[in-house]
Amino acid sequence: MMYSSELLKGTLKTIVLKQLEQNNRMYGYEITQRVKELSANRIQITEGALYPTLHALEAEGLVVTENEYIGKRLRKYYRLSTNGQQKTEEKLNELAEFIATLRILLDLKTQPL
Amino acid sequence: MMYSSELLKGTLKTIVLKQLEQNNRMYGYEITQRVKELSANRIQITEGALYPTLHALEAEGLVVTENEYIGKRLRKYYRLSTNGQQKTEEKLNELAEFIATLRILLDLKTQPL
DNA sequence: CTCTAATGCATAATATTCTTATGTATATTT
DNA sequence: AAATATACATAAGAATATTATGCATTAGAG
Repeated sequence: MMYSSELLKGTLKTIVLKQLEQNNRMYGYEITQRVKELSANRIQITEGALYPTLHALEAEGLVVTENEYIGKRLRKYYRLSTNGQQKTEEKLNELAEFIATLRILLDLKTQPL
Repeated sequence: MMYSSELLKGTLKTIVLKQLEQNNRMYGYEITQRVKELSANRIQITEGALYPTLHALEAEGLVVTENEYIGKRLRKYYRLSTNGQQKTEEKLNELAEFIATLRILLDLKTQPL
């Protein structure tokens, strides 16, 4: 499949990047809760999917981290790097195009906002 | 992730089912060409993805096959079974809902038809 | 007329990415 | 006091795609 190949397999990375774009900095658990809420409980990001994804984003240089202790409990905050901001736009555009293509292929009706 | 889990990973099965719904019967190579055409060359289904998918659909009882020779060359036609027709509707609805959720999560603009 | 590209099927090795399970620990609510 | 929620992390396994390979026929270009 085209579309840079990872599109079909995972929208997770794009979802995470978008959340970071909208919220400046977030920690992992917060992302899972936010996405769950915004999706009306329809998307529950599992920890086994989220943390490896965040680590990958960090390894790619798309996010930077800051550790903070809340009491004795660690929180690891993630924030978009400059590269990450650019990449986020690219991935959003790519996904939007893919969805538009899917709509044609699957003959889906346009959703009213 | 929710949404019956395979949604995020693969829209391929749904795309194939939809094509079969619209065209009564099709053979593998035909599906790849149709999808390529409908997607303006943006989705090129690879053979390594398509054939295992078709075989899986057959094993699940969602499609039935007919072999035909065109000259000396075999064509294997696929057609939706009754179960397949029902499943196609289910998967289309599921994907449409998922896309709607994605639009909210990613703050995508509605596309004009 | 010959060679290349297109048609048509198929499978195996590999990569990616998800789920599920497991582990550890602190904080809050019942 | 016990259960639930918060918060991180990794490993085993499943699912599904890419890439590579294989075989054979047909159409088209040079």
